[in-house]
Parts: sequence; structure tokens; C-alpha cells
Amino acid sequence: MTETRGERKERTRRAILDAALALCEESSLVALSLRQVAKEVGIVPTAFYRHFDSIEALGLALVDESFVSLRAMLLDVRRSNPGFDHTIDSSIGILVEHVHRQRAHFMFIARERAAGPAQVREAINREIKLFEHELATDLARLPGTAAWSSDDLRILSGLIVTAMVATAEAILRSPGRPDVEKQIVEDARVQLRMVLVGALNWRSRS
Amino acid sequence: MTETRGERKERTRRAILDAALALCEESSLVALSLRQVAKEVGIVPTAFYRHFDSIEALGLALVDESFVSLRAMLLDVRRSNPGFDHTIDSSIGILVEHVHRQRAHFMFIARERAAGPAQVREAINREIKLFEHELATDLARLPGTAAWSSDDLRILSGLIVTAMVATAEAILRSPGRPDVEKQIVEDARVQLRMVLVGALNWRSRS
DNA sequence: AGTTTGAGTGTACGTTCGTACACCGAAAAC
DNA sequence: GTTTTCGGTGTACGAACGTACACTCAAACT
Repeated sequence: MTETRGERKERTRRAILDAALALCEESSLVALSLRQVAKEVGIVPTAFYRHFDSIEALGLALVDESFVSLRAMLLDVRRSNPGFDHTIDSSIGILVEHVHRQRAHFMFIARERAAGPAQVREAINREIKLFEHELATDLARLPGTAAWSSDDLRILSGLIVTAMVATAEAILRSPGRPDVEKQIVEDARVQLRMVLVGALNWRSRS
Repeated sequence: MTETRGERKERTRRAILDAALALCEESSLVALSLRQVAKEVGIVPTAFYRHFDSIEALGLALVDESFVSLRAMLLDVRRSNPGFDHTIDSSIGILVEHVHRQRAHFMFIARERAAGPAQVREAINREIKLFEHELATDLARLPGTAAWSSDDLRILSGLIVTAMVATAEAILRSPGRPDVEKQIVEDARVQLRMVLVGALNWRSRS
């Protein structure tokens, strides 16, 4: 006996999560059947219930798991902060790297945010709001934003998050086309720079 | 006899499109069955094939239809252009109005863009790219962008479209909460103003 | 050593699915 | 007036669906 009971259960749970992530890649959670997942994992359909009450519950677990990845990304961004205005290039580089490494998670979030079961959609949008809030507090530490209202900071970080989500989605939409991706990334850089120029000149005219 | 054969067919076709739009509102095209649609319309399942080859083909028709609405919106924006920098307020007002009047279409696009069948996703993203391009040519006519490269114009309009799509999605996510919606709209205004400030100061520093 | 627990099994049900096929009946074409 | 066209019908099928229920059997507990 090399495996305890809990370990074995956890292993099956993981297999279910992975199978679901892979299977719904070309459609959506709402089109995913419990039987497909069970077949992919290699268990009998009813065994699914030993781990999740429903596909929706499975979805919520996947949301949690996915946002662990995303928070790791934000940590990377914070940690790598070079203090320069290479910040933009560095941050986008980290985004791109995480999108590639956690491709399935990013695709899951992008899809289910708009099309998942209601609870899943809400969970995702709640997490993204949190994300925006965290970015806002990071931005507040940057020089030049001292005079900004907290509303303006929130709105700016909303804009940045929106642009970065769109960039991630665009990258996911162009798999195996390095030239296209290069263009997307370059565009994202310019967009962030434009926003930054707007930010630096903000308040000076209003 | 008050109806020709073609008219009757068109009426059924419309009923199918409307039923599909309504039925997939809480899930997605990929989870929509031909039989549900047929039942909703009041025809027998096999009669569906008289109008569409598949649910996917139906989806493509819905994309076409939805983007007719969206182009109407762009026309409204162009027509109403007050020449002032009330342009932002005016444009956002038009966006909000269209989102409310074509709620189902906007929701369809937002959902299926990320989660629909492959062809539907591609069709939607192609149309959005077109949208960005049209906006770019509009922007080129604005004062102050004379010295801009066509790349920068394209990138700027991409940023604006992204922000407006996100705004529309946020509005759709907050139905029947006028206060929340007011905040979303106000934030969108500020975001556009920030971007505008960035645009006006662009090139002057790079 | 004996008992309990619980992940996974196997069968069995009623429902819904897409679609094949033969058919109908009135508008359209001749 | 006869024939053709074609939107819609009705039946019928095998497959997949969620889930209820009774089961096994090894690890975990006592």
C-alpha cells in the first residue's frame, strides 16, 4: 500500500478537474455532461457524486483553482517591478508567460465569465473586481498618483484590467501563430503606454 | 388567403431566430437543442431543417442579425456627432440606449463570442475587428490625429472598442439596478476621457 | 480481530436528444 | 385543371443523458 485513502480520492478529484477543463475547452461548462467527464476519467457516472454535487459545483472549484494562477501572476508582477517605466514591458511579458503556462485556466475563465452557469459567472466577475481593486492599490503606490482620488484610481485600474483581459483573450484566440501573437503583444504595449500618457496628464487639465 | 407561401416561411424563420435568442439567453448556443427551439416555436423537430442546416447555421444568422443592430449604433454615433467634446457623452448615451433596446442581441454576442461554436466565434470576432477598423477611420477625421500613424489609430480604436464592449457587458450584467448602471456609465465616461487625454498628448512625447 | 466507512461498481429507469423516413395538403407553377 | 413544390406532420430508432438503488471490498477506526 503506497497510497492512503485520502490521497487516492484527491487523485481522482484532480483527474475530474483536469478532464472537465479539457472537455469543456471547445464548448462550455453548460454543455458538459457528467457522463462525458466520468468516461474521460475512467470512473462510472455515479462515482462523480462522491466528489461534486453537480457540474456547477465542479465549475466553482475550477474558478477557485484558476484564480490561484491569476494571483500568482499578480505576485510576479509586483515582485519583478523594476521601478522604471519598463514596468509596462515587464508586466505584459509576465501576462503572456502566464497565459501560455495556464492556457486552459485562462480559456476557462474567458469562456465561463460570459457563458457559464449563473453562479460561476458571478464568482468570476467577483474575482475580477477584486483583481481591479488590488491593482488600484498597487497603482496608488506609484509616483504621480498621489493626488488621484480613489475613484479615479479604481476607474483607471478597471480600464487596464479590461485591456489586459482583452489582450489575454486575443492571445488565446491565436494559437500557434507567433507572428499574430507578437502583434497583439506589441499593440497591448502601445495601448498601455497610451493609457499611461493619459494618466500622467490627468488632473492637470481637469 | 392573406399570406403568401414565402411570407409564411419567413414568419416561421423569424420565430425560430427569436426562440433561439430567448432560449440560449441563460446558457449558450452550444447547449441549445434543436428540439427545444422547435417546441418553443410550435413546430415539429424535423421542420427545423426546412430553415437551417444546424444550430450552428442558426447561430451564424443570429450573428449577422445582431451586427445589423450594432452598425445602426455606429451610424447613430456618426450622425449625432456634435463636434464638441460632448462627443464622449453623446456616444456613450447612444451605446447605453442601444444596449437596452437590443439587449438580447448584445447578450448573444457577448456570450457566443467566447463560448459559441467555432464558426460563430470567428464570425463575431471578425465583425468586431471590422468595427475597430471603422472606428479608426472615424477617429482619423477628428482634429488632432492628423499626425498619427495608421497603426496608432488602429491601436487606439482597439482600446476604445475594448472598453466599450466591457461597458456594454457590465450593463448587461446589472439588469434592473439603475444605480449600478449609472455608476458603470459614469466610469465609462471617465475612462474614455482618460484615453482621450492620452490621445491628445500622444506623439508629443514619443 | 472485528466493525465501520466510503470511493467506486453495475444495473436499471424515464427523459431528451438528433435524425431517418413516409406522408400530407395547400400554394405555386404549368 | 392538373401537376409540382415544399413547409410542416407523425412515427420510430438508437444513443446519451441525470440519477436512484443496491452492491463490493479494502482502508481506517475501535
